[in-house]
Amino acid sequence: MRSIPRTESFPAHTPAVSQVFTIVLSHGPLTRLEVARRAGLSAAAVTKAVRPLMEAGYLAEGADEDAPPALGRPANLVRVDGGRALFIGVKVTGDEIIGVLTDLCCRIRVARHVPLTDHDPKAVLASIADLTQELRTEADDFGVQVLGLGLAVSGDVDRGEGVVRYSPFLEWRDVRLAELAAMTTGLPVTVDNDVRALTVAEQWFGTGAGLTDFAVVTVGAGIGCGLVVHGQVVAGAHGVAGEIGHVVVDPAGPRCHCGNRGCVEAIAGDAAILARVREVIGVQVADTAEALALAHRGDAGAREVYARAGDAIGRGIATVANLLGPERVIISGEGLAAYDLFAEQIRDSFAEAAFGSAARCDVLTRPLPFDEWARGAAATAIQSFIRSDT
Amino acid sequence: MRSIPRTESFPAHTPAVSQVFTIVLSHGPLTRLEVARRAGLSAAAVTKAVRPLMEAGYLAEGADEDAPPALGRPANLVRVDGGRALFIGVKVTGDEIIGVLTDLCCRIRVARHVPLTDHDPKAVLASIADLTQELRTEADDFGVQVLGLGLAVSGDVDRGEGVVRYSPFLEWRDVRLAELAAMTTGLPVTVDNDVRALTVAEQWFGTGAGLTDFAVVTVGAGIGCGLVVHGQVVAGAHGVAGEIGHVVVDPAGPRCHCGNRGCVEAIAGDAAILARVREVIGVQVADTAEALALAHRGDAGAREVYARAGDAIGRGIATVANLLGPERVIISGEGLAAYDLFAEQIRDSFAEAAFGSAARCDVLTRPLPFDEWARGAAATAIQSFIRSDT
DNA sequence: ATCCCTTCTTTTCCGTCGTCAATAAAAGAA
DNA sequence: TTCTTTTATTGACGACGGAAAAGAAGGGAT
Repeated sequence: MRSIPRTESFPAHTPAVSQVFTIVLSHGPLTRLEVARRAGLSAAAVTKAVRPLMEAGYLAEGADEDAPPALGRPANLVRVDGGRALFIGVKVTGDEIIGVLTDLCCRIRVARHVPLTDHDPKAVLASIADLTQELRTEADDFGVQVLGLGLAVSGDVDRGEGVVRYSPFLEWRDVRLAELAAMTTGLPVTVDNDVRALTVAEQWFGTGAGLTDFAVVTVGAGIGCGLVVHGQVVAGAHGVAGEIGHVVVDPAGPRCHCGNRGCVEAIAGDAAILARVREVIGVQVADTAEALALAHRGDAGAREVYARAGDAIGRGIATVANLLGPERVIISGEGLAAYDLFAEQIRDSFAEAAFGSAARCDVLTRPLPFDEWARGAAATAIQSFIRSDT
Repeated sequence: MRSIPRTESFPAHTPAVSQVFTIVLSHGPLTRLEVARRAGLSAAAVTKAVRPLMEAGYLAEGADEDAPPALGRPANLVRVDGGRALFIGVKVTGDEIIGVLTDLCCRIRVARHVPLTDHDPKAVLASIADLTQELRTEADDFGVQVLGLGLAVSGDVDRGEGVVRYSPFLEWRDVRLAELAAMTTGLPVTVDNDVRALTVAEQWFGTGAGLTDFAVVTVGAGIGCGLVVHGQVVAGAHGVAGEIGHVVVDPAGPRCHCGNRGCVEAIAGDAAILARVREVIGVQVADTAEALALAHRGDAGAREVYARAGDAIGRGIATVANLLGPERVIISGEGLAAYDLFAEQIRDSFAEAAFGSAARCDVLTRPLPFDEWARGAAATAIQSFIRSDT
């Protein structure tokens, strides 16, 4: 990721500084002593680590808020000054580009999306550049600089090299996206797989904060999965990991575009559900929304299809739990609109197929706003920024 | 693991020392410069790290052997002096206890096994103590001290606490095995799950050396799986991980003792294969060996059963590969006696069910001598010893 | 033979990081 | 006011690892 651009860089002089900042970032305002405890450092080290970060404006002394009057010297909370820096996250899908402007705490300030018609890398790059420029103009209104750009693309992405190895939706192969985007925008660019980006957001700013082992499962057009093991996002030796969508749960099931039968995605993906509803009810069902409406109206056939999808997802999650024993599984994705239809079946099938203590893993759902994917991209940019000096 | 015993401890004063020793341990004799390169340290740091280890006798200057006469000062190879210390590894199964005496390089010096009749913790402990004592006597013949005892037990084991949470074969629940064994033997004791122990052996002394992401799959009475992700063995948040045996590959398959249908183990476990062969051929098939012989003799029915087992294993491995994208999968276990019957089917099914680049993962087999399980236990003891001072 | 060249190893010096222990600060309680 | 309690800071100190230069141990060239 030899980023040519010369922007401000993070004063992460030492490992302790990075560690302290990361802890404050993901665990809200904390006293220095508490930070020391969590980081396994001495209080002195925290004081020393905090100073340069406060001088640079990244950390601030927090308001005591509703401090229950305790004995002894009152604690001075340390928190991240979110407004200190802005980042842009962009998610590229087959038919649109979603961009968000976030602050250092990954809170969304502005969100935009533009349709995408041409999949040629040059055209996509131009769209990204336009959207980025637009968001940077917005940033100027806050009077704060944008310090990084994150791009999330589905498919096989090498984050370290900033290369999209293969993206089926865009029909890209070996596109050096980070380099190209850095050239046109002049920003440091991070490129990552979309599900992994979402997982990073969850790990640093969401429900996965503080956990060393968890999984994020996304339900929508495809079924994806991001994994965090030993506190790090799993990328796979060949750049592919978390392909829960192509775990086979029923060898007698419907054929999947990957060539196999009964993949989770071939049963619970949007297209699969729609196809199956049509098969059961008739071709007059126009789209996913209509299928959903049918099921909500109580149509037995449609409900059955959704239940089967829930079963497949539940089994898929159980497989992840059996293999990795995560602390938590976070289910998310656009498909959650139909969550009330899946929910029970997911839980039942998970409980049934999970082995022993693996079933103790806690499964929760998080609705996914449409711009959350882009926020994930921003999270990777923030991550890269913080680590840039390491 | 508050180990009461007072034995010699490893001089791992600094992280660099540990790292250097680990590298030399698993990558054979190396020049100091090569070690520096692999560890990301300076040559000076390696020299400094090596000195105390050589003074303590753990490292030695290696013979140049077949040094191809190169330019410049000839290299001084550094290697681990295996004979410097001995370790004992014990694997406890339902019906016997296998013990090995290994050196610091985890090479087996002596192997013993004794039958086990009584599953009561006290009785098992007594057997372990006897076997340990016997092996320590052997160790005296070498004039070297035994510095640690590793115990491998199947089931849910908490290595950190040294507790066997639940072992189905032994019918144990929450047995504080490390503590008990330390008391009776006076040695530092490490207790771990058997498959994880085998994985540690593979990671440090076997085909997994140097890899940061790989899986070990054991085929036998049960189907197990040890995972290494980000260079660490996966233990799971609740102590359970790698349960590939209970991944469902065919919901219409035979019922498994875990309550589900079509688990890998319910199709490819020894008992499952035997049951199925009987079903196909007749009850006169006495045991696994006979089933195997039948298949080897070319009986179509038996061969079919083995092929189906291979298919289940291949699909299971593909699931692991899809989720984690390991660099390599090592197939091992007693069941490998039948490997020629599985092999093709495993590979075919794996290739078919693996998604995208996940299929690039290299699948290899390693025959598993009967005392390899105990060697795994010894490996965990060595690991604990080396980290004891960290 | 002698000198040079190459490569591996060691030494010496030095900067940095984080801990320790002592001290300061900021309250409430006596 | 003074004491107690808890949090934060300071400064001395020690340890670790890097940089650079010197040393060591050959082979090859003249």
